[in-house]
Amino acid sequence: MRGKPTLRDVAERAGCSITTTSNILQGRSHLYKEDMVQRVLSAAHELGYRPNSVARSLARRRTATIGVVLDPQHARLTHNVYAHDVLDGILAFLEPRDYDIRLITPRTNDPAAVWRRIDNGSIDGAILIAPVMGSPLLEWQHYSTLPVVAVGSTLPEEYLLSQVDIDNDAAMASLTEWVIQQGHRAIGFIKGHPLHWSAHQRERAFRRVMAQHGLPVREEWVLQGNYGSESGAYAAGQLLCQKELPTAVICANDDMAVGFLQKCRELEIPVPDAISVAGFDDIYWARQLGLQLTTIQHDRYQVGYLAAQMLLHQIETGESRPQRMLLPGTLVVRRTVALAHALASVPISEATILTEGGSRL
Amino acid sequence: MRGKPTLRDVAERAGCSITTTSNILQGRSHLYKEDMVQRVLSAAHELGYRPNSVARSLARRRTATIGVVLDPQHARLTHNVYAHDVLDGILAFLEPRDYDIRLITPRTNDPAAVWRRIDNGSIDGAILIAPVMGSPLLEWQHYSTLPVVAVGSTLPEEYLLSQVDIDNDAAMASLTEWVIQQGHRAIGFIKGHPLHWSAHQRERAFRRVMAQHGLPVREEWVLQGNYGSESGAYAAGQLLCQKELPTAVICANDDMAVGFLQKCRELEIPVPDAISVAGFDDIYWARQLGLQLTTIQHDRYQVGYLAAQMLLHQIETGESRPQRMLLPGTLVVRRTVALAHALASVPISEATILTEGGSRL
DNA sequence: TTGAAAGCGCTAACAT
DNA sequence: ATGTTAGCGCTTTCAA
Repeated sequence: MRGKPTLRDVAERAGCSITTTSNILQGRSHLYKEDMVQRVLSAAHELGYRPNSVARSLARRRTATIGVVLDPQHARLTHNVYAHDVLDGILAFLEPRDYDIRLITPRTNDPAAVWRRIDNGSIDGAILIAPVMGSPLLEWQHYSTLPVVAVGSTLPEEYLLSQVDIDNDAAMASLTEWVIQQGHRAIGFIKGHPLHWSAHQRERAFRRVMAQHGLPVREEWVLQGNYGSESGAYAAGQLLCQKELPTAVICANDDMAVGFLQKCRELEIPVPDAISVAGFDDIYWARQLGLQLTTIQHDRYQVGYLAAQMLLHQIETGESRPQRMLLPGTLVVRRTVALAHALASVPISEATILTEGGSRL
Repeated sequence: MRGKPTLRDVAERAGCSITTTSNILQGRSHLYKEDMVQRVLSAAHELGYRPNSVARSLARRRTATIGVVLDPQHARLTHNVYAHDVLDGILAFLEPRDYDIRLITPRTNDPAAVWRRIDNGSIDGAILIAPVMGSPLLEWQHYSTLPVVAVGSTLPEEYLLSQVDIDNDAAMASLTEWVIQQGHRAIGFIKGHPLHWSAHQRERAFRRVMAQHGLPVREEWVLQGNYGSESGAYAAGQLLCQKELPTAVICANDDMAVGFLQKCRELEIPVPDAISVAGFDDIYWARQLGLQLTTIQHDRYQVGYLAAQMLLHQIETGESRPQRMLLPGTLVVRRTVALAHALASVPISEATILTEGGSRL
């Protein structure tokens, strides 16, 4: 016996067949006499035997591995705060169930190449992290029969993909409601990355609520961002030099809100005294830096956790109808949104509101 | 043929042997007649054949997968900024070489369980992300013969592990030199997490340079932190209520420096006018928030990239002597460290210094 | 209570 | 230029 010990080595040492060894090592020891069980167990222990998972996967036709696929668009994890939290949730669910994770980051748009990396027998299912519009990953059903769950992108039904995401629409609606309720009538908006579904959903909710309140959306106050904080700063630059200014600005995410605030500070425009600013996501660093940003908090960890759970359910039951699960966001009122002159008498929507400190409104 | 097409299905359709099919599909088509090659290629294409990587791994005895192992201590990726950058570098190197990544997060300290997850034939080698003191991973050589590279922890030689890390000692030394050169004599220090090697190395360098300049280190100004920003804020609270204060404080990382600055703002202690603060790491969010933190910048992406390269080299050549690679850090002078009363005439060390904007001093 | 045998899908000597 | 054959290490009927 050279190299790593195999099942056969253990069997030889225990003086029994490979089948017996395999069965006992898999926990089916009730089939065997105590003596046999002991011999096998100690032989395995003495040799330091560890089952080869590749061989096992081949024989069992399942790998106990799930793929986490990052869209080529944001394959760089670094600035993708979203992915970290989700990944943590996924890991938390999978680890105790003895599933492993394979990180897959296709850097090409060639479907053949993409799918030979993904659906090649090495995973039992996949979680797609925030696939963007036009992503080859959205054609999943066309190329693969593997179970799959998309997170971070609420996709149109026709993609037939299972999804877990936060309810961007409801959350942005409640944020907008709140801002309006603070008396703001002139409200600007910084849009997210145009290839992200969430960017459109958040913008749409903003516009809808504005319309519901009979408030006009002035297009010169709606600026394009890309979810990066630099783009928030840039948009602030564009906005704040206009002759007429809104009294409040909603940014489609916190990153951009941070950039916006930063620019305000540079320009010495006090927030919220001169202008109110709201974000969306409640990112760690904005909290950490004491920005006191009014925003929407949502549980990305939970998104990952539930996605993993949904995926494993599909894998284990063979259930394949696409499901969609939307988690609610929570408005967190801090200090970057102030009352405007007159308080409007708009009823607040049904969303939960949290003031910093935990008390419920 | 039911299920996914296999090599055998392709062979049948092309009317040739499995070997021929395998060879051609692996690119050894020069061995065959053009006609044969075409038949195989089109058969494969028509069937939508994709090689099963599990079977391939078993036969080849290599998996083209490397494990990225997160120490149980910081298995939560979320707040581990370090891991993201490194992971990006690893991905960048591996992806074009057709290696995949398996994320492994052992949540137990039981060696048997840990190693049956890691060294079970599913990876060709591993990268350990910042293993902490006492981590079971450090016993690597004792349990596994797989090639391995540790990053983010400069370990004592006796662990016999290949390593890529930044040169904590030199970088902290140059930062300390700089602070002293600004005229500071009374300097405090916020220590990093006691289980991290880097925390000790950074502290040691600080103390050494202080000693070299004949400056006393006052222990009531040396506070324990844990690399988290909250711990920086806490330490600031402890420090700033003392009767005598240092004129400058060096934090063992930026996260803590951010917390420290935050606390200073709360207490309305102006930085750097009342006290100077320096960090270490040059994290994205500190930059993004316009904190103007004087710090050490270093290239974590590059650490990951080089670690992957080193690992692949070991895998491919069988070279197994442990190597250590230390990357230099760069002092970035921003605005949180001001001149103290009298300028000392201390010569600056050989480290590179960068003033914001890119000009070299 | 135990074992023989037939794969899982692919690779790689070694023929021919 | 192409095919035969013997695995890789394990699981799993099925038989004894």
